[in-house]
Amino acid sequence: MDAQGMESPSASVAAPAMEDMLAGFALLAVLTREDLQRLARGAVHHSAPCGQILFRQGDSCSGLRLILKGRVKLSVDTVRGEEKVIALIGAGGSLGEVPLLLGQPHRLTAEVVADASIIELGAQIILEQIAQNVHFVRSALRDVCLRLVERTRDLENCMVLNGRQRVADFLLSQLPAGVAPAALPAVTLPVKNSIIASRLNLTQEHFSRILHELQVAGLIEVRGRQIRLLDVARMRYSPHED
Amino acid sequence: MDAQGMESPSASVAAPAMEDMLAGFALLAVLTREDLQRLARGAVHHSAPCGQILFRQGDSCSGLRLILKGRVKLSVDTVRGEEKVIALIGAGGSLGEVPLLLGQPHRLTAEVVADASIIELGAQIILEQIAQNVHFVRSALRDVCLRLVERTRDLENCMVLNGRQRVADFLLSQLPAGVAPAALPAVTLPVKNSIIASRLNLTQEHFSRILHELQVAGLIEVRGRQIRLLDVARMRYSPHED
DNA sequence: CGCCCTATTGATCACGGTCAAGAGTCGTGG
DNA sequence: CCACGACTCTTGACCGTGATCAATAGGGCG
Repeated sequence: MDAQGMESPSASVAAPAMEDMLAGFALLAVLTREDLQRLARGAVHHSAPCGQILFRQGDSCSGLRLILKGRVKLSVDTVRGEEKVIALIGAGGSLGEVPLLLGQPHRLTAEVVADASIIELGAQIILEQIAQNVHFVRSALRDVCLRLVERTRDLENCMVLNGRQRVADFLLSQLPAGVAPAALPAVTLPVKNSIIASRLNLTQEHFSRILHELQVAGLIEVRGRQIRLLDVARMRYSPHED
Repeated sequence: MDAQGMESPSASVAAPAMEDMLAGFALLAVLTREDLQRLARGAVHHSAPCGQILFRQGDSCSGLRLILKGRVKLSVDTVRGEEKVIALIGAGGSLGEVPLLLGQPHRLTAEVVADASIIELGAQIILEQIAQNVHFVRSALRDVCLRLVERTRDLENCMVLNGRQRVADFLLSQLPAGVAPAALPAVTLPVKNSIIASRLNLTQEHFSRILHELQVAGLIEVRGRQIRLLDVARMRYSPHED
């Protein structure tokens, strides 16, 4: 679906376009036009096919990555060669802030799981902003706080919800923000089921069974990767009977 | 300020002492003497007995709390009136940064679980520092990043480790940083077992059984709340046989 | 000393993992 | 266009970790 012959891997786009793309990220929205120009000058925009590894845990952090399109999986490798998915980052998300800011190696592995379009900003230029630009530091602080809240929510979910509830929560979280409440909302699973299962701390098999259960219970309707939510209220309140 | 007698809940200490205590926290260590003085002027130092609730989830955030002594439990309330412990904060830790910085209500409930000594800094004064003091913002950024790393580690542990491994990991994490490797290290469980169990996402019963197992396996020796680690290497590598 | 709170121990059960086999699904090439 | 192979997804049978319920044993403290 992508692979439209676009610019070569690291071709720069027109500078103004790059600036606008950068400004679209909340993290950078506070920057002045000049700062954006400076960043744009050092930015590299490239497309990354599904399967590409952006970095592995242990790698040193080369800079900040902004996701324009596609999906990136953040995971840890377990003892037995398996991996657990910690987060899925989509368009609008970014990678590498924390290792960059702490000057530490990456703790997670990032792999593209849906053909992506990514902007890379070198570490140097970001660290300069940190050193010089209060607005940027405040923006980064806010960004990391939001991420911490998110991560804490994941931990809570993992601890207090059972599989069915985690799946229901995930499906609801995939709903676009403000949709018509009347129409039957539908979500599209962003990547293959085994990845979503791991992200929800489930096996592929169990995830499949839960989807089936929800279907039997009349809560969802599955058609391929498309899922229609038939009863959002019931799903939100109590996806299981007891 | 100070010397104003002994007020009950909020006896102030001598101002210089307060400044020094504040400077002891990494978050505030970057502040100038003047800024510290300003903070100290608005700071309230009080002792909180075991059982006291500092705030509940949903409460608006009144400011930053610094823990000098004791232990505070951060938890979420579940549907059935139970609670899950998300973190245990000890001396040197702080509470409330994130809700304060985001201007949101608390998402967690904080309860003192070991008689504590706490400094409270009003929201206003911290937000002023955020607005004015680059060093403070950078320091806060670093602080939140570290917390995010910590939280991510907890999530990983919860996902990839089984109960025995989580207990072993916890015991090892309680070891003081750089101790003599020769001497048999010992840790003291900071609070009652049911709280630690919840923090490790285990039931009290299961936690008790795991402790017993580790004892039988010759890995630890339990005497009341004191636990001696008899074989750190084996515990670190593989607390279970397989 | 007796009471209350905490920690243990036992028995049973369910959620979810593992292993194994079958059913789609899709891309590639003959 | 169909056939093949490689994945991904589903379904089934079984098992283990850890939760639940219940009863007992410690342990501090008024």
